[in-house]
Amino acid sequence: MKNLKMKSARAAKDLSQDDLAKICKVSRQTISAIEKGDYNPTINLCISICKALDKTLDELFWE
Amino acid sequence: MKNLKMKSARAAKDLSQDDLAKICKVSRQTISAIEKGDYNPTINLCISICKALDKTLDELFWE
DNA sequence: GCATTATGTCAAGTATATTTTACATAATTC
DNA sequence: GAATTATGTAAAATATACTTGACATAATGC
Repeated sequence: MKNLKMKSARAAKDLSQDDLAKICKVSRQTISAIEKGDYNPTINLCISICKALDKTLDELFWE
Repeated sequence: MKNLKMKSARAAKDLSQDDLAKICKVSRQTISAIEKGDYNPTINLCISICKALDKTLDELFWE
């Protein structure tokens, strides 16, 4: 399912998908797919996203 | 680096690596490698491990 | 002592996360 | 209204998570 927590945390920081992708050193498509909920990122990428958005794993990736 | 939080949470439940592997439906080697800190599991596997050990992502995988 | 259990590790294979390139659309700004 | 920005999506290639099978060792219990 979609990750709306991540999408709104990104919006709160006024970052585009592309901005966040660059910070996390992944492609824009990867960020897009994670928000869309298509797939299953690695924990290191999740941690990188959390740090960029000033959130924790539980806040963004725990149900 | 080693994931000692995970190792001790597993010990607290009195589960072997093999037990936990079966619960999470992965191989024993995968559990071993995660505890050893060699690698970068997917978030879905992390969540599965957390549930098996009654912990959250922040408790086991946040620094 | 022997059998069993728990763990470490390695090599080769398979599944899948991620990249790259590309095209499409809606919103915004000049 | 043309240019730019943000996003969705798709196909082919590459990197890497994970499996399988195997062997080694230490600890425990009979």
